[in-house]
Amino acid sequence: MIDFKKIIAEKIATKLDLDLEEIKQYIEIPPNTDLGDYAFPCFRLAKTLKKSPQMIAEELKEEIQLDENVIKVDIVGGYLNFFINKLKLTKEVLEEINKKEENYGSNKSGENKTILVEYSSPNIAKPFHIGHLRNTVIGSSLYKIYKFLGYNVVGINHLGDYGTQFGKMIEGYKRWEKEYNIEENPIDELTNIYVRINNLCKEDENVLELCRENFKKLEDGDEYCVEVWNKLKDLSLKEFQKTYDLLGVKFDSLKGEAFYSDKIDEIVEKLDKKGILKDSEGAKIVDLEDKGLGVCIIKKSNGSTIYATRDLAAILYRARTYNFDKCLYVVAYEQNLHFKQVFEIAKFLDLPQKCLDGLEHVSYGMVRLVTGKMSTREGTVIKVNELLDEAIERAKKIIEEKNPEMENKEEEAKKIGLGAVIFNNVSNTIIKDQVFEWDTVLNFNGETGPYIQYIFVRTKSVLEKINNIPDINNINFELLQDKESQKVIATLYNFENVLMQVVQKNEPSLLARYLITLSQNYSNFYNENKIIDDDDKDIQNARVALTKAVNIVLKQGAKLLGIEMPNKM
RNA sequence: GCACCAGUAGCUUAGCUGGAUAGAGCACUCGGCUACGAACCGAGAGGUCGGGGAUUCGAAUUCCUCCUGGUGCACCA
Repeated sequence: MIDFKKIIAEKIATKLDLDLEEIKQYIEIPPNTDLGDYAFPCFRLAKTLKKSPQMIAEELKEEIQLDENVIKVDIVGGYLNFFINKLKLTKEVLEEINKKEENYGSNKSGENKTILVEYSSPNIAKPFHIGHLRNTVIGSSLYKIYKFLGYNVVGINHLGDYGTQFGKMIEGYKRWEKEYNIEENPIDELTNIYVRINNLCKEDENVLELCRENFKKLEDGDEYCVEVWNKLKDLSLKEFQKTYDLLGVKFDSLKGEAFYSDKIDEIVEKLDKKGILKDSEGAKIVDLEDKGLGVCIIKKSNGSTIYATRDLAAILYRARTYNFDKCLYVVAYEQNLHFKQVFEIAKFLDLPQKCLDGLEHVSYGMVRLVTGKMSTREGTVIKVNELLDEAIERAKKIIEEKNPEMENKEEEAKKIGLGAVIFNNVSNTIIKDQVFEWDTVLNFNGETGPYIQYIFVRTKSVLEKINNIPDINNINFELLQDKESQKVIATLYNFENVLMQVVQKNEPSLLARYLITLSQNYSNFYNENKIIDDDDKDIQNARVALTKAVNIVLKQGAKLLGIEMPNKM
């Protein structure tokens, strides 16, 4: 599609001794459209050119030729303001959306690039709580957006299916299996066992040692331990899958930590050969003190592996298997140091440089309760299925109030309830902590998922009232030059740009914000303009075309966040 | 103690790699369903952008320092 920013940058570039890209970066969008559509601030040139910003602006203005794209140039206090041809913009945007439909905004920028996205990664035999939900929603939307931009994406659920905690689970299972109804209610009952064995470990150091031994035995292939572990894993995965199905979340790989347990010898050898492995208190470590990263344990004193080692093995395996350009780890910021250490040590694994450069920790803020941090052991977690059920229930209740005659109430309530929860998880900058409050998550008014859905349903409703959508070639774009229409057009035009920023920053909240803005803009348009108009078919056609475009972009944008649009609400 | 992250309206927040009058939503007050859906829209009130320095034409944004909160710092993941 036409790139007005570039066109303007080119016009300026010919007059200045500056790089085109540099100028493009300087160009900004004025705070309100009365001032112009794009602006070039001349202040920063004042020093080098030894002229006042006003003078520079005036001289530039003299030189700039107006054409079919740029129709007016204005000077306001050191800014050179450009007015673009809105008619052309309107035509370009609406024709493009009409042509590409749900692929509008997609591009080939990721072509021939492979990107791995590791996300969700819950711990087996523990409840899937709202912290994992945030992770899952963020990761899943990044997954979808990268794909939309042409990347070859591999979604990895790096299951927490290994480690001393399983030594503990096995110990608890061995002792009290018969006291719990595991088959019927696996996660809850296993959690009870986990809490109980943890308490016992606290009281009795010997039990803790037994648990560590169990894990060592599990790694060494002990029959009983492996059998119990497999059972825990199967039961948990079945439970998790229900949640993933409900959320529409998919993975290409379910290789958890355990998968890498037999691949750590090579890591240890490599590190040893590079001479960076040290013995310390019986354990094998890499000392990263000189980089300010402390020390990283590679092998515990009892010979069993640890988190970091398995992550290193995973990097090596993934580099070989996928030769990735990027590997994103969607993991909470608690593990910032861990990833810094692992990425540092990965430099000694003889990986291709591009893989090394592509390692990136997408760090997000923690979900906490008003009372503080959640804890499985203390039973203070909020489980995802409880939250989702409650959200759907709440949506159903509202439907009963507002629209009792509606069809497929169950289905629509599900989309709305889930839409609210999902949106809530991606609407803010991901690094910020989130305090969980039921009333906030289950709020359906204002800047929420249901708001976007509501505006979408409105567009849908308009389009259904019109029997046939007008041919784009018969639209008179002159009829969409009012302020409200133009705001919608400008926002639609920005869609692809927003998606590019999302992947550049790994920040899906930008898309969430965008959809709110688009909805608000359309809402203003809707309130100011009569769309269906039997007396003026030209106006109707133009406004319907705009409505159709908003309908497409809202639906696709929401889909990229993992939110489905209801038909009615 | 050291390191990293965050601090914007009563609450939740946006602010695009320094730019024009700091934008929203919730809650509050007032107004709007005989145009296409009121889960909506409009208006009002609410800000010394944590404090203090510095850099410069210009700082919520960059740097320094202090304060507050969070997180991490060896056999958990």
